[in-house]
Amino acid sequence: MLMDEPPRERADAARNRLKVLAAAAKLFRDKGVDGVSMDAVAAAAGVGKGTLFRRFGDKSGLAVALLDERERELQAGILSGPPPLGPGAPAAERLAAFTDAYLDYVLGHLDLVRMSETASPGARYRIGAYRFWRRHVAILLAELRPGCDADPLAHAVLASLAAEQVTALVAEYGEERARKAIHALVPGWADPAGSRG
Amino acid sequence: MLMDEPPRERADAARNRLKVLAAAAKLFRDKGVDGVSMDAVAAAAGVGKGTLFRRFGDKSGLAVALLDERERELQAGILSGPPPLGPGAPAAERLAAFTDAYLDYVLGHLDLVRMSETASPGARYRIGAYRFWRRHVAILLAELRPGCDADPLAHAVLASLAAEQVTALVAEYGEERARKAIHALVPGWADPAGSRG
DNA sequence: CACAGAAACGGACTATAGTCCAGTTAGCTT
DNA sequence: AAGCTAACTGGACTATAGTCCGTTTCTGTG
Repeated sequence: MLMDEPPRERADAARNRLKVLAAAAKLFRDKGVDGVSMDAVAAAAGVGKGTLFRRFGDKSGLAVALLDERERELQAGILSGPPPLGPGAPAAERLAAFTDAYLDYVLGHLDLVRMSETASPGARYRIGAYRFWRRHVAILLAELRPGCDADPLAHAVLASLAAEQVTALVAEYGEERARKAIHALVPGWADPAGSRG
Repeated sequence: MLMDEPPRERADAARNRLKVLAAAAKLFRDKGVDGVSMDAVAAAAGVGKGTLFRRFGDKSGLAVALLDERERELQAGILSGPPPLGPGAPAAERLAAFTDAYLDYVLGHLDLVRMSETASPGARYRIGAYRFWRRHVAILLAELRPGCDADPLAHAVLASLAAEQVTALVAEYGEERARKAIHALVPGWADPAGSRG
């Protein structure tokens, strides 16, 4: 018997959800994430503002919904993909691979990720996916540096991967140097002498 | 001969600047930074909104003006105070001391610093003082890890000290563990085996 | 002191995120 | 199939950041 089964989404709600996501994706593509207001999204989707906000909570929720698929891909790669991103490789290599893959993800959707992280104060840390990244990094750190306080440390490590941070870094130094710097910091910190264990 | 001498501030402008700063400081103290609108500041100071924005640019500019004195103290300590914060100590110790002192500064004015950094996108990196902290850290990193790309690296290192980041860390783990985690990351990265030459 | 030009003033105005609630509709129940 | 209820809808409403520009005030000059 299925208890607590979440009530199925109503047909009109599903229809509107898809209309909103399609309209938002198109508008963001055409005018850039920063040039599109929530009113514009609602109008283009042909729904009211109330519907838009009821469904996605706020601007950051809309961004998260649009990023959902890409996030899942990355999560799947971490949980069950081939090493070194997936299980099987030494922790140091997995951390480096995660940093790489996460940077690919952020740089591939910079404006959208930034919106998802900055639309409201502290939004970044409340996104479900953030918990996932943090947990993954914490597990790797605990393995690399036994005895360290891995959870808050993972938080601090992830700071350099925040979209706002990456945006500034890339704008000033270009993608190449930005990637290298973050790489030197994150996996370099956890395993300063290279894989030796 | 003095060229380009900036025109002296007009008397009415100076008067209003002081009125605004006093009113803003009092309001922020009484109601918290997040509970005060720019309209409220203007009304309490007895000036128009136009005056407020002309003078301070935006909310983050107002925060910066209020933090100015504390920032200068920290900068003075770095440039000419006693070691290890000031010149004279080894780079590793100076970096640790800077991290400590900067955390004192941020934690002492958390809401105000956060507002100065997040009022507009990328505000943090445009603040004059940020350039100073980054340059200081870059110089120390270059000394500790010769050959590294110190400027972007300093950027990435400072990410863990962003007010938004510190706020989340402290809220979840408390000040003690948050401080230790950041300490483990920043100076620990630059000098993983302790000061050894 | 009177004047003129520059600088500052201030409040009405715009744009936008997010809330609210009266009306509508889907989908279960009988 | 009819009715009931909970969920959904949408647009008017609020709050707030930031802009604009006609008016006022300052300050240097004759």
